[in-house]
This record gives sequence, structure tokens and C-alpha cells, in this order.
Amino acid sequence: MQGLLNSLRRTDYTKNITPELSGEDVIIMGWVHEIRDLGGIVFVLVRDKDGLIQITAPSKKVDPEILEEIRKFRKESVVAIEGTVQKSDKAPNGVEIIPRKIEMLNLAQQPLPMDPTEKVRAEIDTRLDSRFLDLRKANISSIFKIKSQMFHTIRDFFYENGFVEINTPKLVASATEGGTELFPITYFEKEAFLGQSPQLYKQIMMSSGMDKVFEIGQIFRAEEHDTLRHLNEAISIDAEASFMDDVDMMEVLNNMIKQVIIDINEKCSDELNTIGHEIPIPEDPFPKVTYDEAVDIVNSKGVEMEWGEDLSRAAEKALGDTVGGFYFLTEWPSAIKPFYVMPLESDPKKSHAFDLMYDNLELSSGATRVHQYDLLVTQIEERDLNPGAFGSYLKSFKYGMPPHAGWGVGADRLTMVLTGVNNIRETVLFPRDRHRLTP
RNA sequence: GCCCUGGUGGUGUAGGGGCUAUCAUGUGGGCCUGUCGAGCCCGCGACUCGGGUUCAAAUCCCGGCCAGGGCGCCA
Repeated sequence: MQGLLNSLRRTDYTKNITPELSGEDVIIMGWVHEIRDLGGIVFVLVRDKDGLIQITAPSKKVDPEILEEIRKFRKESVVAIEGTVQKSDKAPNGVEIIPRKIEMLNLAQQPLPMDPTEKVRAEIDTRLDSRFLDLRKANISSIFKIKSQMFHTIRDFFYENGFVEINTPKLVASATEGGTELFPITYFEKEAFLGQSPQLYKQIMMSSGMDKVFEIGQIFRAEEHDTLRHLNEAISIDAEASFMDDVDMMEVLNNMIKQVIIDINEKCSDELNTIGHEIPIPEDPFPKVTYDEAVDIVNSKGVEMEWGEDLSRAAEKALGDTVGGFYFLTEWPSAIKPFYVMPLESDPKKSHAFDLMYDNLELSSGATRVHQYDLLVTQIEERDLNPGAFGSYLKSFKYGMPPHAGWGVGADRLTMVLTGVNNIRETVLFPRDRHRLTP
């Protein structure tokens, strides 16, 4: 039986074709990047996943049919080219291919909706409308190769540290957790919502005896925000561990972030180079700044902030300018944190909650959780929520819930830090924001 | 959601009551044997939508939609 490509198979990626292969026969497959027809000689640049190679067709050396085929090329068409590698000082990277056989696999229509060679820069909106073309640019695909390595390292890190990977439902029954707006959906005859966070599920898992769990998954928030750092669908990296507290989990988070940066420097140096970004390996431990200290810093910078308030954008910027890099904000006021956060024994107005910041960007929130049933019910009531709506969650606290702590990291925001982009949409293949639902 | 700014060929732009609507890139055709942002010649292609003002609107006014920036919201 023969497949669509018959016997035609790629022998090499363009990146691996070096002058040392001179004289060898190769088959490459990819996209027509540029065509320069000089009449008696035609140059074509063919691009594949991470490189470019020049195809050189001099009329005296190649079959006239080959030249005829090449003249039918249009930019971004998909082609297969069989030919001989030739070392040449005049070719880019000192190497080119003299074609012997050409297969047009798919002709691209013209004009293109945007220019992947970036002679004319497109705006992000135009780029997202044609994201598949946008991703053909090395500087854009590099962001996602770095993001992929980030997830790879994070999974390795969790597995090496004894965490079990879990998946919790994204279709949830109620909006009772409070806080953010949820997307309502129709679930047969019932009303349901898209999950805003795996928080309650990963806590229930602490009562399962699995000890340490993590989840990497989508979260949905129906807020009408319109900023460079918010999306309505995001990826959250969530971790929860029993018999650990906020201090332990800050250390886990610190170690994980550091390992991600080490690995990306080591394994994604080409991609970092392509996007022109450097991420120095941070010194640890990351500094810890208490909320009390943060209020003083913010006020000393001329930004008004009362104790008990959440950070305004101006406050975040003041802190970022003063502290900078990765740092933890600790001992948040209990009142502005969720019901499941453990208050300080010495001063219940403050809590065992922390945020991880990078400059002025919040990357993560975490805390020691309340594991005592009665205290949890009290804190739910204090926030004017109905404990009755938390039945299946609260149940797991009645029959042996261990002390535990955890955090959630915004994966797309972490990617922003790793790649140095200033718009979170750059870090998501197909972002969902206030206005965009396609592609 | 609020404030500010904007929306002109496929893309990125100039212009700002009466113009044949600028330029680049692209695209179609032609010339050219070492291009590499190739070059040269010829052609193609646009004023966000709906109202209003005016003899006349791409241009001014109002509204919608969309975008950029800032803020808010974001347990």
C-alpha cells in the first residue's frame, strides 16, 4: 500500500544541512520563504520548522522542467525538493541545494493576509486573525517553544518532588466560591459554569491521602478586563501539598521557577537568541516582603495606599520599581483573601497568604489553607457566603483533613517573564479576551 | 465598564471640506546568471459602518463596531 507521499520522505531538516554534506543527495520539505528570479538563475529560500536553506537553480545546470516548476512557486506554498547539497561561499550559511526533482505539495493563494517575512510589520490583531501564518515567523514560534520547555520542566520538577498529576472538572455546578465572575453554560436541564480555579478540588484531594498533587489546566474568568496581562481563558499551574505550610510551598515555588529558568537557558538558547531576550538565573531565596512593608514602600513612593487595601496598579508599579525581580509578598490582610486562607495565630487580621511577583506583575497566589472544619465554616460565613452551598467541599474536611498549603501560577504570565513580551496575547496561541473568540 | 487616541489598497502608512487620494511592501506580467531587504519596466489594489451638517464629506458632528494606550474589575 502506498501513502499520499509515495516514496517521498524528508531526509533532513534545513538546519542540519551544512557545507560538510556537500555532494550528498537530500530531500527537504517546507514552505517557500522567498523567490528571487534573476532570469538565468533562480534562488528560492525554503523554510521548515527551525531553519532556511537556499535552493539554487542555474539554467545551465538544471533541467528546464525544473526551472519551469520553480517559476510556478508562490510564497508560502508547501514544496518538497530533492537535490544535491553544494558548498558555496556565495550562499547563505555557505551551503545550497541544486534541485533535481520538485514536488509542489500545496500551492498557496495570493495575496497573503500578512507578511511572514516581516518586511511590513503587522499589528497583533491582524496577526492573531492569521495566527497560523504569524507562527511561521521564527521569533513568534520561539515563544511557544520556550513555553513548551517551561511546561516540560515544571512536569519533571513535580514528578521528581513526589507530586501526582491530577485533572479536575472544568464544568462546575455553582458560582459559590465568590469573587470573580463565571461564564454560565447550559448543562442539560441544569445551570452550570466554567471553572475559575481548581482550588476546591485540589483541597478535597488533600483529604484523599495522595499527599501532593498538581494540575496544569485551563481556567475561565468572565471579567470584562481589557489589559495586556489578563485573558478570559488562561492556563493555571496549581500545586497543593499536605503536611506543608506557606513557607514550605514558597520554597517549592522558588525552586520550580529557578529550575525553569536554568533549563530554558540551557535548552532554548537558540530561541532566546531569536527573540533577543535574556533571563538571568535569579539568586535564591527570592526576597520576602511583608504586606506591612509593602504598604510603607508604596506610600514612600507617593502612591496612596491604606492598610487593608488590595494593591492598585500604581502600587504594583511602585513595588516593582523598588523591589524588582522575583519576590514574595507575605502576610496579607485576611479580609482581602479568600475564606480558605489560614489566619496568623498571633494576629488573625493577617494571614498565611503570599503572592509571587516579578517586577510589577503578579505571577502566583498561595497560602496555608484552613484545614479545620469549624474555622472554615466561620470564614465562609464572615464573607457572606452560604456554607450550605459548599457541601461536597466541606464534607472532605470532616473525616481527617491534614494541614496543607498550595499555590497557583499563571502559566501565560510566567511565559511573559521568560520571553520578555509585554502583551499576554503573545504567549497564547489562540487567546480569548473580552472581544476575541476566534480563531 | 471608564478616560484618551485612532480606523485609508492584502499588510503597514501619508493626507485631513472640492485632489486623478501619498509612499512602502505585496500582487500580476516583462527584463536580467550569484541573489541574500536583489534591481529595473508596466499593470492591480483602499478612505470602518449608520445617521447628520453642507452646493460638496475619506476629511466636520453624533452613534455603533473594532483597535492601541491607561485605569478599573480580576476569591
